[in-house]
Amino acid sequence: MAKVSKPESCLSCPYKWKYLNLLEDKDINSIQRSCTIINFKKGETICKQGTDATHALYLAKGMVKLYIEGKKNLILKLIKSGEYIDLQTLFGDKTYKYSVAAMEDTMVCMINSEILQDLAKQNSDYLFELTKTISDSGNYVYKKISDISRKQLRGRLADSLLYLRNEIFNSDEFDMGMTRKELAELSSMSMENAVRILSEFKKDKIISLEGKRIKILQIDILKKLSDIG
Amino acid sequence: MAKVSKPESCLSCPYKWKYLNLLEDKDINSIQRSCTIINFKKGETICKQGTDATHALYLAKGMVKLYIEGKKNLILKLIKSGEYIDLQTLFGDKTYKYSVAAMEDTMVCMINSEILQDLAKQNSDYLFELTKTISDSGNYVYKKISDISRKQLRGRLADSLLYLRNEIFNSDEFDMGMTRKELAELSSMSMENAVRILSEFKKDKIISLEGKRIKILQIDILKKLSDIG
DNA sequence: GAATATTGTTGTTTTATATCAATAAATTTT
DNA sequence: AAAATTTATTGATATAAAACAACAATATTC
Repeated sequence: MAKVSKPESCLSCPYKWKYLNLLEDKDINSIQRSCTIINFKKGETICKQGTDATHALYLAKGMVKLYIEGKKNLILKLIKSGEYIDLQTLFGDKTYKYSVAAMEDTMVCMINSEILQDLAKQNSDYLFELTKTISDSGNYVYKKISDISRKQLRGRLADSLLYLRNEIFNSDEFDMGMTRKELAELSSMSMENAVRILSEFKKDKIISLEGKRIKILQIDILKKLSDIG
Repeated sequence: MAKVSKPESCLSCPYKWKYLNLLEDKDINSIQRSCTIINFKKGETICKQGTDATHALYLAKGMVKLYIEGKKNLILKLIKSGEYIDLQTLFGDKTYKYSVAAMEDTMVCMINSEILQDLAKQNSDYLFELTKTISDSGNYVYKKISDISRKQLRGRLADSLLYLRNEIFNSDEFDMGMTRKELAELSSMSMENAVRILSEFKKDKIISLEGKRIKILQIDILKKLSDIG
């Protein structure tokens, strides 16, 4: 199970949020006292759809997937270290609309929601940055819903590959770090079709593919596929 | 075209936002000075996907649809009077991810974005409520993306009817105030299928239907259809 | 109020995509 | 390292939903 500990110093933490310094030192210390560090192993659930949020979850190290559960899962996005995992559940209606699970070994800081919100209310520069974060996250979902509801298989898989390249790995070549099933869940399609289209892209020399290792050979074609949908 | 005027008194406005009073009177006056009232006729575009947001749009009177444009439109939600139309574009990356158009004659208050944000920064109770609004709007989209990507036609149309009943008209009987095409766009399906399923629901006595007038006869069945997807 | 345009309706056909099935490959567990 | 489980692959089949078509009913414009 997940291993629990307390932070030594949030002020000098190498993983701290880029806007944490908008708070005064005493407030950062107050966050530190409230903070619990939890280490999750790959595959472990960090938060569960339907439960209530009591803590802000800050992803210090690792990578997680945020997904909606149902008969089939829908992965909405991956989250990399240095970002808050949720926020909008804290400020909104408190019940998680999704689950979050670790894609690799992951270190999460849990900060009591009330303490964070009190501090935010007292420091509007900090709150302002939190609000910007929440807003951008909402804007991302608008794009996602538009892509998913309108594009067909090839366009959606191209979207996923471009997403991995541009937002997650920042490189033409990467280990996608997820199973075909998860890639399918990210692209809202069946696993069989994800496999099929992946092979098709490989055959057409748009990507090279070996196991989970992907190299994007013709990004312009992927972009075109994404555009025509 | 849309008719433009200035507000007489935001402080005593019967349509004002329920949290406006969190601001001090001088700040409300400052909003008033920056505010322009615009009256849109049914069908007119209030904001256009792809353009940049320069003003907060507050919907004082009327009803609008917020939709993503593409080969086919996707209506994400309807917005009733007493709510901000966007916000998250203002606090996020500024470019509208969607368009908004009037479903009926509508009165919108445009407030300069910088003025609103400056006031918000100086009054964190107000900013806090704005943040809550943005968060809930994001949470709504999570539900929408989940419904749209997983349910099939009947479930999605049931969702739309329940949405109109529960969130918009608060009554079992209502004039849906939109064309079949728009109902289809709200449900992410073709117009033909929206018509077909509507007739099916009518035949099965789940709803009564005459033109745009709908009466929900068996809400439990709609809920069930929504649940099983 | 006639003419035109838009919206609604129903049946048929086509297409995209999921599901099923059978087998192969890769992991994980023993 | 063998056994068991999960993941990946490919082909065949079934199904949901879109597109097409032809016509009816409303709106809108002249």
